[in-house]
Amino acid sequence: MTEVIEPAIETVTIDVVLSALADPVRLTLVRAFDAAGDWTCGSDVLKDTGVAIGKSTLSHHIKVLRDAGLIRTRVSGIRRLVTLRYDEVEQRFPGLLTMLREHGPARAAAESPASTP
Amino acid sequence: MTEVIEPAIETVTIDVVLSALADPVRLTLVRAFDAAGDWTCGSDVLKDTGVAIGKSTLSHHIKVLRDAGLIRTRVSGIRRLVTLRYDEVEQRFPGLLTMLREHGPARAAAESPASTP
DNA sequence: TCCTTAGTTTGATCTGCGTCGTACCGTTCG
DNA sequence: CGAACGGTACGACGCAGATCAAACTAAGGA
Repeated sequence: MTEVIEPAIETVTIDVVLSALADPVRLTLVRAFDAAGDWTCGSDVLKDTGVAIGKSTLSHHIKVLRDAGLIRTRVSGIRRLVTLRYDEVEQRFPGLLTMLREHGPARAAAESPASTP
Repeated sequence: MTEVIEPAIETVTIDVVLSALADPVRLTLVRAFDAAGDWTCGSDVLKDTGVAIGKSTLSHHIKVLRDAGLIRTRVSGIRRLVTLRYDEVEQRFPGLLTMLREHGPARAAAESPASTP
């Protein structure tokens, strides 16, 4: 058992997805899982982002994203691995995740940076 | 005078847009302005949607959408007309508004309805 | 078997924001 | 001019949700 439930992609509504993405921490999470590409441990993926939150808060956000149909969770021994449902989400909401990819973490400065220092 | 300020489309960030669209009333507003197509009076556009809010609340939502770069406001005599910045927004966030168009008002029921009673 | 580790659940707290009422501002018309 | 109308600005209120700490569950390893 211990299989983690998730909604079928056809039942996912745009309202729920937008609400899920409206939180800065969850937006960071989605980008991080996207960057990771493969199954990743949720508590590791925020390491480089500078976001520091309690583990129960992280668990809460993971659940919100999963219920919104954006990520998938798999049980692997003692830990849980997470991956972005990229293809499914893109199939249902074309351009959404691509958008997040291209418009990276909101930089306060300009739009056309010379490089990434 | 009385020209209404709005952000240049290049300065609009995805974070702000997502936050703006995360509210059900504002989502309804955007869909209604999209359906209207042309310059429309803000206080008229909700008439058919069943959404009933005070005029100060409407003014607040209009401002949030305008600050997010999604709509544009023009002064016309005694009233203010609003229009969706469709092309600009689609140019900057391809697929976003198309998404809202195709995934209409969240119906609680199934995905493939026989008709619209 | 017991301890450690990873994660969820629960309960409590607190801040953000959607809402409203009222006052205020600008435009039109009598 | 002054009244009526459309809309904004300003406080105030209340609720949803983000956060944390602590208790609980489950899997591995000594």
